[in-house]
Amino acid sequence: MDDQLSRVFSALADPTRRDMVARLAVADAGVNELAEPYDVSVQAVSKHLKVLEEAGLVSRSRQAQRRPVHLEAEVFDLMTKWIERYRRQAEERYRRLDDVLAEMDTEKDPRTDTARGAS
Amino acid sequence: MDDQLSRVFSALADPTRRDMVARLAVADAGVNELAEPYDVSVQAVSKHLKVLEEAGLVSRSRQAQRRPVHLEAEVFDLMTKWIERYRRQAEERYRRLDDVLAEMDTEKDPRTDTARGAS
DNA sequence: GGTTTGCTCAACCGCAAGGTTGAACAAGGA
DNA sequence: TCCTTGTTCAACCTTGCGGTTGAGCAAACC
Repeated sequence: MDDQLSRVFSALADPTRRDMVARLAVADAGVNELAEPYDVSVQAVSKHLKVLEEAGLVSRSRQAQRRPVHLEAEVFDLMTKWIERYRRQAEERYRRLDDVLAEMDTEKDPRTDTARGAS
Repeated sequence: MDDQLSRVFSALADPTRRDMVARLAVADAGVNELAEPYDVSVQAVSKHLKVLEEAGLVSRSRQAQRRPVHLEAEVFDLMTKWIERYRRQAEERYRRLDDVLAEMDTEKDPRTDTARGAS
C-alpha cells in the first residue's frame, strides 16, 4: 500500500467509506454528523476519515472545535484514467479478435487451419 | 467485503494484481506465465487470480493442463459508474458554490455579510 | 503405468485493518 | 475558571490478507 492508486482503491473498498464519500458529495460534514447513521463508535469513523484523507479523497479544515470534512473530486481522475486505459486496451483486443474471426469466416477455404482450436 | 463493488475495489488495491490486469489487457496468459515476472511463488499468484476472479475481473477456461486467464472488461463499468456519479455530484456542488461566490461578488453592497468567514 | 507439467488446496505465519474502550486535547460557552 | 462539545490518540483484540511450504490432482507425454 505504497502508491496513491493503491490507497484510493483500498479506501473505496470499504462500504462504510464509500457511503461517506456518497454523503460528502452532497455536503461537507463533521465527524459526529458523519458517524450518526452508522452503528460504530465515533472513533472508528475518525479512523475511516483518516484513511480517506491519506488517499487524498478528502480534506479537512477547522471551524471552531469542528473539523469539517470536504470531498476532493480530483483523485477520481487517477482511477478513471487507470481503468479507462486497460478497458480500452481490452476492448481493442476484443475488436481485433472479432476482425480475425470475421476474416476466417469470409475466407472459407478448405486449407483453413481449424485444428488448433481457435474457436 | 460482501458486495461486488467492494470486491472489485479491493482486488485492484493490490499493485501486483493491478499489474496482472494490465498485462492481461494485452493478452490472455496462464498462471506460470503470469507468475514469471514477480518475486513470489506460483501459489501466491494463483491466490491473486482467485481474488480477481471472485471480483468478476477475470475468467478462466481450460486448455489441456493450462487454465488461461482472460480479462473481463465489463466490471470496469460498475466502478466508473460509481465514481462518475459522485464526481459529478461533487463538481455540481462546486459549480453552485462558485455561483454563490460570484453573486456575492456582484452585489458588492455595504450590507453584505462577510463576517461569517465564507472565504 | 509412471513421469512431467500446470495448477490448486491446506495449514501455517506475520502483519495490518477495523473494531472497541478510555484518556487526552482544543476551542467555545457558562 | 470550569464545563461541554467535537475530535483524536493510545492500547488492545480479532479477523483477514498476502506470503510461505508441502501435498494433491488432472491432463499430456514417454
